[in-house]
Amino acid sequence: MAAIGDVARLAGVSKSTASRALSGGGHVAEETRLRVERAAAEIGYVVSPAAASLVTGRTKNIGVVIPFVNGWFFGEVLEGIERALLAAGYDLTLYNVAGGGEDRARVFDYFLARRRVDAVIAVGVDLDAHEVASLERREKPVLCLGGYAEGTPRISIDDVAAGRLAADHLIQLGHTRLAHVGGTGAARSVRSVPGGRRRGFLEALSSAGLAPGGRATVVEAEMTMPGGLAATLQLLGHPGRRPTGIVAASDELAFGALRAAERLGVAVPGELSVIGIDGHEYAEMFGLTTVEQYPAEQGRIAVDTLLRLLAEGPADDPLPDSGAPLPTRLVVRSTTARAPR
Amino acid sequence: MAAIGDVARLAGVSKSTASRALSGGGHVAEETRLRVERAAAEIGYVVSPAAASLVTGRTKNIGVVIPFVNGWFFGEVLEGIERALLAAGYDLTLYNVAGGGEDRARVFDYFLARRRVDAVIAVGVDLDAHEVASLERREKPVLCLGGYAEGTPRISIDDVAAGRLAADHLIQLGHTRLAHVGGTGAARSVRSVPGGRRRGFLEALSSAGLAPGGRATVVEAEMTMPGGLAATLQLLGHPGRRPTGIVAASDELAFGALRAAERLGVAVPGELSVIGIDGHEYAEMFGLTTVEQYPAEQGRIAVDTLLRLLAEGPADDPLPDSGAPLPTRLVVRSTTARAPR
DNA sequence: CTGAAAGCGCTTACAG
DNA sequence: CTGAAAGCGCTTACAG
Repeated sequence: MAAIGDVARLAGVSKSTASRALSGGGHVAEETRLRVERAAAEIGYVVSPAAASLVTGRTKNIGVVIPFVNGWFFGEVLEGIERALLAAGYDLTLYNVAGGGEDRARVFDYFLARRRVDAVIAVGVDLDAHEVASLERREKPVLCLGGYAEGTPRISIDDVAAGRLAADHLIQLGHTRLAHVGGTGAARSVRSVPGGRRRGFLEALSSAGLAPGGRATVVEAEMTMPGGLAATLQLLGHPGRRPTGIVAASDELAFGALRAAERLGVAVPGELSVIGIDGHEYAEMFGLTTVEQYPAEQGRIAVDTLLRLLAEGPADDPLPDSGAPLPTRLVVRSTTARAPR
Repeated sequence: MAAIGDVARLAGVSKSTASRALSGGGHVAEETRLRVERAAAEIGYVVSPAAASLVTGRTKNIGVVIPFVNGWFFGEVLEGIERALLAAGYDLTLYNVAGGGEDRARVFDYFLARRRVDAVIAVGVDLDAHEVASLERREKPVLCLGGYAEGTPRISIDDVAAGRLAADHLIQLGHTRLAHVGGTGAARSVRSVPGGRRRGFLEALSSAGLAPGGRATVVEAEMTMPGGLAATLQLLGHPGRRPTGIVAASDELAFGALRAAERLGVAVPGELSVIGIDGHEYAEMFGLTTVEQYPAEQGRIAVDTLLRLLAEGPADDPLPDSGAPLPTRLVVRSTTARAPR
């Protein structure tokens, strides 16, 4: 396969000049550059990333750690990241850490520990101290998108605010018997996506003087449509103490809740209002009122931030827009209405 | 960062021996190997893939070309591939070619043309002659999963058989007024997933003596739930000529069809039977009868096949199980029943 | 079983 | 603006 020496020979220059013309920043006469470029095109030369990164120390490759790729949010984020990376000439190497146990350890201790990636984006996973330390030792910047890791920059919507916004919407519609269908683990940690949304829900209730005790029910489910279905079936089981409004921690949970209502013959929004969080692509079809977020855009922002960080080195001002949560928007459709009297 | 020279020094051996102990196949005394391994662990040595692949010519990295990662089938396949690759010590570099235009050309002419991947798995994309040629020139094996590319091995279910199986199920239940909700492009090419399934549907009808002309309706839609909803709404629009059975080219289309029936007050399966193809994770929740396939498993098989191919080189018998379509299974649930009289 | 040496394909100071 | 040379971190014949 063609190497840079072949290009140089064909163009009648040295390898140094060929290299500079093709990629290096050094100055090359316009005419020379053209000659080299033509030679490269002629023999179909493409740089060897291995050789280049061996000397530059840069791989132009970003590792993405993600718990699953199935699931609307994760798929969208991944596509957003991929598009942005490709545009910047970077590769994306994917690491699935659904397993947790040994597989996960292997990703951090072996795959990510080598010099194959310049930096890491962790999507929806919480990294423990050991994992962060391992990456830091290798001088690999880490950016969290929707997950937490001590001491690393983080990009995310304000989950507490999103939960509050959803609950407030129902409260303003006059609902007083509210329930929350949250994601698994919501109770365990406020510093998690389901935990934050649940806390927002509870805060809104307190602010409105609706004691969470007797009047609000909080259940947990896997964040999928079947999860929402099962949990809501449970919730609507006792006709006497039925909530009139449900805040679901995700749109998929909300879809499941809608289906549960249908199955039990509970009219939406006549007898029951349902609101989700996400802005899932199917939300419109279901007529679901929801708090939208924009994961593909979030992925793009994560890439921009990380590449800037990589370019500047560990600057004094590592994250210009750090702290500012990502945008979110309440979209009212037909699953929420005034509380029934 | 620790290099192999450091390990060698600490273990009191040469770099050659250290290399052999850590990765090379050469014989190393058991005691020496232990000493080297301990030294490596002590200073946290991890091999530099760039340096290694520069000399071996192998990257231990596989490129996956995929049109989107959102969508149940694609997500499952990707997870299956990733798990299998990780287990084999390989990296997965992801290339999204949803765009088609310039972005797609860039993936094939630049990203995939470099020596960054050893081979390519194309998931659900058809490669044109130029793209295949470009990969071949770089000596990169290509494996197609659910897509087509001239002259490259292909792994897939038999889409025609799947379509036939689905239709036959309804025919055996006595249905004679059948409709097909297919994926976009089904009419254009039989050598495409939607095209194959549609052809299978039509074949089954012919075999049963149900002329596709007057009695069967065939519509196309984007292969999503909203797509299926819209197409089925259309299909059920004329109460007089309503089909009693719908074969959907995918489960998501079928979910949409179910929703359309619900909206129009058409009882399933009393007045209308619906069958899908896929085995989507939500199929059970919807009670959907479907022809299951197993994309995660397909991803694993793709990896196994490709790695074997890579190990053996372009052998005489490149694909032992080539031609044998991947497994499929009819799962009957509650959306199909005897045709109404 | 082990070591010295060459070389994979680049980029980058260093001179000129 | 251009070239000769060193070197990035490994692996692999080749000897011994």
